[in-house]
Amino acid sequence: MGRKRIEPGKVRLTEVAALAGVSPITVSRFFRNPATVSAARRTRIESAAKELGYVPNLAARALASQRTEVIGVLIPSLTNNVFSDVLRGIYDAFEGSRYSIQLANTRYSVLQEERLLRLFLMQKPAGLIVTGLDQTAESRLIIQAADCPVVQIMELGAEPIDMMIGFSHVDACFAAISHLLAQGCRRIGFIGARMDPRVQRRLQGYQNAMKEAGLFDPRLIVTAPVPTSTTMGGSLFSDLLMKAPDLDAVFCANDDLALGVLFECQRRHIAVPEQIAIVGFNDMEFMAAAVPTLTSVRTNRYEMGRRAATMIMDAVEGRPVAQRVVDLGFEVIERQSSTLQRGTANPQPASGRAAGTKW
Amino acid sequence: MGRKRIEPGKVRLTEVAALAGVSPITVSRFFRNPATVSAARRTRIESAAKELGYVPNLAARALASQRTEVIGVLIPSLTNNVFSDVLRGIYDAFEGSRYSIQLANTRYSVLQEERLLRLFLMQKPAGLIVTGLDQTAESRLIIQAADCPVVQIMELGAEPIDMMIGFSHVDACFAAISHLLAQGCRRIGFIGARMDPRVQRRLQGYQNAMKEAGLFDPRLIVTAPVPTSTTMGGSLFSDLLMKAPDLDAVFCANDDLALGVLFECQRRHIAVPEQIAIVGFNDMEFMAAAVPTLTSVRTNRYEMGRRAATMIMDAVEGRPVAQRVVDLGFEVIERQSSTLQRGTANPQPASGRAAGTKW
DNA sequence: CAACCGCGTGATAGCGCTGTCAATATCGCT
DNA sequence: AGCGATATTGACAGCGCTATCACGCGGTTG
Repeated sequence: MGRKRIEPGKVRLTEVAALAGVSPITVSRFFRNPATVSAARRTRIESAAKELGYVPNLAARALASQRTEVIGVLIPSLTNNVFSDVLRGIYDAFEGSRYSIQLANTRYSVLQEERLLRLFLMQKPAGLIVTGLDQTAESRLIIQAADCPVVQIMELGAEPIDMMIGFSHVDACFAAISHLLAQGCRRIGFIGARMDPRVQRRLQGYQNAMKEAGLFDPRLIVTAPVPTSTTMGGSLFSDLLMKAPDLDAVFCANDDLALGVLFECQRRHIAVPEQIAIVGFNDMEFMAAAVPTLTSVRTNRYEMGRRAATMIMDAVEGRPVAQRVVDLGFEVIERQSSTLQRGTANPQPASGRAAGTKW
Repeated sequence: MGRKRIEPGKVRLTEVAALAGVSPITVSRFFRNPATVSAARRTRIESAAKELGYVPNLAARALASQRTEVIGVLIPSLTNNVFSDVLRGIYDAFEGSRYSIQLANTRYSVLQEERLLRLFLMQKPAGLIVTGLDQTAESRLIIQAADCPVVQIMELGAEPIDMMIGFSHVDACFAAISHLLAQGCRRIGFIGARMDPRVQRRLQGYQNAMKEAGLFDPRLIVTAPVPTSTTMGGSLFSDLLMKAPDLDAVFCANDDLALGVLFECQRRHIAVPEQIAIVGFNDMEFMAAAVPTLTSVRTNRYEMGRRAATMIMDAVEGRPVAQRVVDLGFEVIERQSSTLQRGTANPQPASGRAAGTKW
C-alpha cells in the first residue's frame, strides 16, 4: 500500500522552508516572484536554498500549475541554413527568459508534423512556432486543442491559425525576375530542388513574372525533388543548358544551387554575367564573397525567428500583440552576377554590396 | 482551502479506465507496456482512449515516476553546419523513440554551458549529450548531480565524464599537413577563425607537423577570434599573403574559410593548386563541387550524432554499452586543390573524388 | 494434497509543487 | 481610536500519474 517514504538528503521546497523558518508556500512564491515576499524572508530563503543546493522540480511545478514554460518549435530541416538562422533568432530571443524550447524536425513532411504536434500536446506547451502554411486539417485541430499562442513563420497567407510572420515568396521571386528582366535578360531559367511549398511559391512568382513579360517557356524550368546542394545546382544547370541552349540568366531557388551554377559556369568557361546571369535566393553569407559576387534575395531570417519568439512571449504573458501578421519583406541585393554593364561598364567592388531594392 | 474540483470534459487516465471498465492503474500499465495487460482489456482500453481522445500528461508521469524521457543536448552553435549535421544524426536516432530532445546553444561559452546545465537539471534529464572536453569543473559537478548517462561528442580526450565519441583534431590536422608536405609544399599557412577548443587543437596538429618537418614559422599562422565565414577566409588569406608572400599552401581550419580563400585566389588570379594549394576541414558538400575541387578532411558528423544518441539510449535502458569511448576517425579527401601534378599531369575529373587516406 | 509460483489485476498512498481562500500584520486616513 | 484597505503569510487540498504491495487464480511441484 502506497510507496516508501521520501529518501533522506532530498531537497524539496519543504526542506528549504524549514531551514529558512517559513512555510513552503512562501518559498514557492519566492521562486516564482520574489517581490511578493518581504525582504527579510527573501534573504533567508535565498541563503537556505543556496545552502541546500535546492533545484526546483519542473514536473511538479507543471503538474500543480497546469501549465509549462515550454515553447514547441517545428521546422522542416536541421541542415538547411535558412532554418538555422531562424532558429538562432528564436533561441536568442528566449535566452534568459524562463521558457525552454522543444525543437522538432518535420523533414518536410506534413504527416510527420502532425505526429510531432501530437507529441507536443502531451507537454501542454505554452506556445507553438510552426513553419509555413501547409499544415493538414488534422494538424490544425491538434494545434487548436493545444490552446496556446501559435506563430506560423516563413510565409504569409490568408488564414493564420493565430499569428504569422514571414514574407511573400511569390513576390520575392517576382522581384528577382523583374530585376533580371530589367537587365535585359530574356531567356531566364528557373532551377529548384526539394520543391517544398516555399520553393513552389517562388516558382509561381517566376511564372507570373515571365508570363507577364510574355517570355514564359516551360523548357526554362528544371526542378528535382531531391534535397538541395551545390552539386545539384551544377547538374540541374547542365540539364537546363541542354533544354535551353540560348539561356541568358538563371534564377536559383536557393543560394546553394546558385553556387553550384557558378562553379559549373567556371568549369564550362561561361562568363558570368556576360553570357549568363545568376540570381540566388536567401542571400547566404558566401554570396557576397563569390567571384563574381552573386545577386540574391535577402530575407530577414534571424529577425523572423526573433520576432516570432517575442510575439509568442507577449501572447503567453497576456500582453497585447500589436501586429498579429507581420510582413518582413525582402530585398533584392544586386551584385555582379546579374549586373550587366550597359554603356559605362561599372562592376561592383568585390567586397561591396549594391544598393538593394526594398519592396 | 484546497482548490476547485476538476472541470468536466477533462480526459484523464481515470476517465479512460471508467469507459473501458478497468482500473486506472491498468490503463497506466497499458500505455507504458501493453504486453503486461491481457489482450481482452488491451483492445477495450485502446478503443476507450481513442474515443475520448486521451492525451497522457507528461508532467504527472514525470512527477510520479521520478524520471523523464528528456535528453539534453548542448552544442556551441546553431549556425555552424558542422553541428547541424551532428544534430541531424541525433534527431534521426531518437526519431520514433519515446525520448524527446532538449536542445540548447552554448555559443561557445563554457559559462553559458554551465548555466544551461543547471537549467537542464531541473528537468531531471534521462541523458545528456555535451560538446567537447572543456567543461568547467563546476559543469562537471552539475553533470554528476544529474546522475544520468552522458556522452561527450566531437573530440577525444583522456578523462571522459562517462562516454565519449569523436576523433582527434590534432591527428586530423596533422594528417592534412602531412598530405601537403607529401605534395612538396613547404611554406604552408594556417588560417583559423573563432578559435574554439577544436580549432585550437587543429592548430596544435599543424604546429606538430610543421615542427617535425623543420618548417615551422609563426608568420605562417593567421587567426581571428571572430566567427568563421567565407568573407573572413578571404581577408585572413590576404593577411597571410602579406606576412608570407612566398606561401605555397594554406590549411584552413574549416571549409567556409577554404571557400573564401579559393575566391580570393580567383580574384587575385592566383592559380590553385599550381601557385597555392588549399586544404579545408570538415568536407562540406560544396568542397567537391568547387572549381577546382577542394581537398578537405572528412569527419563523420552525422554518424557521430547518431551513435551518441544510440549510446545514450543503451545506457538509459540499462543495456551494456560495448564501447564507452569511440574514435570515429577521419579521412583526408585529396582533391584538385592540393594535388600537384608532378610528372604525368593527371587532374581529377570535376565530379570525381580522389581516394582518401583512412587514418 | 498442501505448498508454491507467477501472472494479471487492483487498492492505496504519495511524487513536489501551486491555486485558492483565510488569517494576520501593517498602514493610512478620518 | 477606529475603520477599511493593502501587503504578507499560511493551511489545505489537490494536479494526474505511478511505485509498491496485496490478492485471486490456475497450474506446477514434491
